[in-house]
Amino acid sequence: MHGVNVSAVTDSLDWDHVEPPAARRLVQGAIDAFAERGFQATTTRDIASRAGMSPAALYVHYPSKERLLFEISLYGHNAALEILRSADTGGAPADRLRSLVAAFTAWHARHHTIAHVVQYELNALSPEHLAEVATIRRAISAQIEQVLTDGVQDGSFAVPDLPGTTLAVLSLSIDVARWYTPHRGDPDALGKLYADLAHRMVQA
Amino acid sequence: MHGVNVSAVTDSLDWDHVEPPAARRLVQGAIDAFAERGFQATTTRDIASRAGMSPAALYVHYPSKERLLFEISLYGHNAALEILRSADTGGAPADRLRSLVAAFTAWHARHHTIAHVVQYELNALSPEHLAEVATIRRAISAQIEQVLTDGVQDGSFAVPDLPGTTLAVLSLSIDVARWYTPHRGDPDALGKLYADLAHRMVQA
DNA sequence: TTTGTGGCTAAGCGCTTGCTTAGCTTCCCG
DNA sequence: CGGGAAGCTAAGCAAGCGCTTAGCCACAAA
Repeated sequence: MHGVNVSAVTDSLDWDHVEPPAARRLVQGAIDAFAERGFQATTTRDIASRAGMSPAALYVHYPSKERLLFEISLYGHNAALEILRSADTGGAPADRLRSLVAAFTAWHARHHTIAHVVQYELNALSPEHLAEVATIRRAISAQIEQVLTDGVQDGSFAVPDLPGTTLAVLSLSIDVARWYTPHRGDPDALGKLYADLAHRMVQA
Repeated sequence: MHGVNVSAVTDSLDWDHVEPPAARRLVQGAIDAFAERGFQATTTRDIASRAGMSPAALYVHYPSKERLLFEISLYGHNAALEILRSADTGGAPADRLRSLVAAFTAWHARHHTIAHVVQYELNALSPEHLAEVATIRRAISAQIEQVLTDGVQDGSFAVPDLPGTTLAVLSLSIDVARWYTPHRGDPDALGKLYADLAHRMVQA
């Protein structure tokens, strides 16, 4: 709060690719507002005032409120997928699963404002935008499922219901975005706990 | 669908205590609408038309749209707590945990429309109504925590982080309300799977 | 028959919504 | 110095919002 260009709520996910700076301020204001009140309850006047400008200025940078949400949702989904992919460093399935779950969970805690928008504002997207985001979601799910499959194949995991268990593991991490607040503790510690729980769910 | 008084979406949770029938139709219409679009995106005209009446008629039975949500949320929370309590039949902690998780999970699947409203429309409640509902939520959480505590005490469970694990177990079931649709399979089968996963998360 | 009450509708009020228009300023490039 | 683009604001428009008002009708009690 010392004049640094960081909003009160938005976390440190970098939006450097958003230009010009005024557009970036809009994105950050929108994330805070969407996470706080939900898309439908957020007004364009609210977003604009968080970015320090008049309501009309929003439309210089984005053609609609929905488009602003889409931009946020798309980038957020890509960031989440990227986190998962870079956490999959190879090795034994057990180690890979722990690494994936730890990273995915910690991401949802650390970036819980964006994660909240990503996970809970899907049905405010237009059908076309939802479809685009859904392909990323399938890739996220596939990343987890692959590790479980590998673990079953080499005998280190026992998973009677593969799709159901995949969904459960994802579910555990995703739900963090619903309840997490900073006073709930360190994101990395939570990641380790959840990695442990997920591993125990599947180990042979 | 043979003229029986059941809406297209609302599940079989009985709202017999809501009188007169017109008020019950409003509640069922509101549940469907809130679950489908969210509280903020739902109009009183939409709710009223689902109940087959004019917008003004809603205010004969409820003083505001928020009050309608509160009535639904309160009853839904109580129903969820009741499910948990009646599933806690005693015996070994492992059996109790499995029974609780199976029942709680199956409830969220079977009644996923109401569950969605219960779990994801909390911040549309007034502060006073939210506080009232929060006490029920604490009771739900305490019910799970007690079983875990008992299991740790008799040595059948190994739980390094009790509050974190309690939250995780609850989280798993609650998140079902986010993604479940009837084509995802039988609620009871899902309950069994989740009981299994939860048990493996904590067993010594 | 009168009176009152519960349940409803047509109409509409005051306000807010997402978004548009018209026009202003600033700055870059020739 | 001239001109156009980029970025912004004040004002406002049409539509839709939650909710209210006034009054109608069916029916039960007196």
